[in-house]
Amino acid sequence: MKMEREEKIDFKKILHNAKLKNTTPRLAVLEALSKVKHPETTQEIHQRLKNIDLVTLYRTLASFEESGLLRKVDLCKDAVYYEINTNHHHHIICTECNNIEDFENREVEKVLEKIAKKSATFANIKSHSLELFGLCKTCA
Amino acid sequence: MKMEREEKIDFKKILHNAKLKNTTPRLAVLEALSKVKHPETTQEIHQRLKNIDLVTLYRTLASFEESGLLRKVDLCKDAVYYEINTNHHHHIICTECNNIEDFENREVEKVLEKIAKKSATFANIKSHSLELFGLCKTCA
DNA sequence: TTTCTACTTGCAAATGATTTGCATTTATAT
DNA sequence: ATATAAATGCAAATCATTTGCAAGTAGAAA
Repeated sequence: MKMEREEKIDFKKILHNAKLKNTTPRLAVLEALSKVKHPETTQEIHQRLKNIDLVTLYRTLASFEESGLLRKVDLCKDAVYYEINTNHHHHIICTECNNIEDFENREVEKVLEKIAKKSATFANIKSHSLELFGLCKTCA
Repeated sequence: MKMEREEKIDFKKILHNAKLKNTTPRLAVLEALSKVKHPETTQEIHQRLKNIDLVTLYRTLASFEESGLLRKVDLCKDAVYYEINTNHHHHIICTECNNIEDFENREVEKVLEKIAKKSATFANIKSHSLELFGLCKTCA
């Protein structure tokens, strides 16, 4: 039996810790993205939170990214995706329906570290992006 | 002693094989991107090939991508990068100076294949994007 | 609790990249 | 040589994102 404890997240404290003022739009965005977990575009978020001014949303997402609450995800879609910046993971994306599956894999990370060390021209590798593309079982 | 045979590439034939008409702008773009090898943005290419109308360049790059001559590269830069679509490889990008190093790695590819097989919701994985970000030795 | 200040919001307008429409030109198959 | 479908190049439209600024608000300090 899995414990459901979603409602316990103290979003106000999260904002406070990030040194961000606790405002209505910020709370709404943070809460919304905490629920969906999957990466979403600015436009998608705006659809769901229509009462937030689009300009404010852009600024909110930018400040959230800067303070590490969100991370940008690059899904080769000519659109910027954001997702809650929790545990490090990657995605498999259906190119037909945009269905997204997350994955974590210790082995990949190890190999990437090795590659980083081998590089002739790079001193330190700080991050990486890794996304797989294909057709989900429904679309295939 | 390494054989230099760059000038032997028959760009006209490449265009012909791709069922694309052999025009001045197309030849120029194909030749330019074959020389640089590194991913470049539309704007960068336009800088170097100023006589080509920007609209034509957009259309050229789009048709080249569609026919597989170029591939899009996602470098988390709010700009679309294109590179010649030859051997499969990935990049290490300096977040300071945009210096780019290519790498190929059999081991990563194997691990990614394994991950693809394990997926519960995906039937076939067709491609992936993998880019490393860090500081090159000059910038570090 | 009130006040002060810096930060945030929301609108209008600017910007910048990319796309579309269309008349003209051009490559290639016949 | 010619016909035709495709490509070009300009102007203008579109779309996402950013900027400027006046008004509102959160949170710290009094």
